[in-house]
Amino acid sequence: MSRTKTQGPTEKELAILKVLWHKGPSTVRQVNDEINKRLETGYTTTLKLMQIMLEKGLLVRDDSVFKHIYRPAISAEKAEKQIVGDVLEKVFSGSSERLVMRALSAKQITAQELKKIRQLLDKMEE
Amino acid sequence: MSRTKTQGPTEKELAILKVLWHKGPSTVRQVNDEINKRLETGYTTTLKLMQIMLEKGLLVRDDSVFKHIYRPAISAEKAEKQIVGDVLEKVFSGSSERLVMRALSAKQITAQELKKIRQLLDKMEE
DNA sequence: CAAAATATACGAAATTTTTCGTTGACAAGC
DNA sequence: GCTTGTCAACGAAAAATTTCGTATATTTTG
Repeated sequence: MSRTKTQGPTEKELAILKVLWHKGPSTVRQVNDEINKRLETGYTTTLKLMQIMLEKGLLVRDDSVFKHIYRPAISAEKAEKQIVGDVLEKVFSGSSERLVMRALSAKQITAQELKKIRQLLDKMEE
Repeated sequence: MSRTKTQGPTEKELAILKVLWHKGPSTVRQVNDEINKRLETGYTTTLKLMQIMLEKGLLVRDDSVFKHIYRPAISAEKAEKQIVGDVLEKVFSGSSERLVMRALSAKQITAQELKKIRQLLDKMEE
C-alpha cells in the first residue's frame, strides 16, 4: 500500500498550504519549523518545495524583503473541494452518500459533530 | 498541482481493486480491458502492477491455472475507510464535519442522496 | 568592518509510482 | 506437431515527488 493520487497538491505541498492557511503569510523558516513539529524535514527541502509551488502558481511571494514572505494563491475551500471531489470520483464513483458513510465510520464522531452535520444538511435542503 | 498521498493503494492500484471488487475474480486481461474503457493502459503495465500488489498483499491469486486468477485481499470497506481516514487526517485535521461539508459541496447532491445520508445519521445516533 | 549566522538559488540525487520492451512458456487451431 | 497467439516474468526506463549538498548573497553581531 502506498498512495492515492489526486489532481490537487501533493502531500508535502498540502502540508505547506495548511500552515499558510492557518498561520497566514510566512517565511520558509516559519513554515519549516511548523512542519517539523510533526515530521522532520530539512530547511532546503521545504524551500525547494515552496519554490516549485511558486512556479506552479500555488503560492505567491513578496521577495522585496530578504526573508521572502509566502502566501497561498488558492483558498482552503477551493483546494479542499478539489481533493474531496477527486476522492469522490476516483474512489466512490461519484456517490456522495458512500463517501459520507465512510467518513462517518472512519473516525468515532462526537454528538456535537453529528449535530453540526445535520444543520449542514438542513442548509443544503434549500 | 498533482497528488495527495495516502497510506492506501496508489491510484492505479485502486483502479485495479475497483475492478476486482465490482467484477469479481479476474485475469490480468479482464482487468486491463476494464481499465482501458476509461484510460489507455498497456497490458504489461497492468500485469506488473498486479504482480506488485500481490507482493504487497493487496491481492491473492490462483496460479494453478495458466491464466492466473486474481482476487482482492482487502475489502472495499477497509480500503475506502483507510483512504477517507487518511484524507480526514491530512486535509481536515480530523474534522469529520468539515470533510462532510466539502463532500456535500463538491458535487450537486440529489434529494434522494440527502435523504439517505439523513438515515445514516439516524443510525449513527445509536 | 570582519566574522558568524541565516537566506536563497540551483542542480543533482534518492524515492516512489507507472510504463513498457523483451524473453521464454504454454495453448489453441490448423 | 507447427504455427500463431496469449500469457507471465523480469528488468529497466520514464515520470513524478521529495530530499539534500553546495555555492552565493544578505544581514546581524561583536
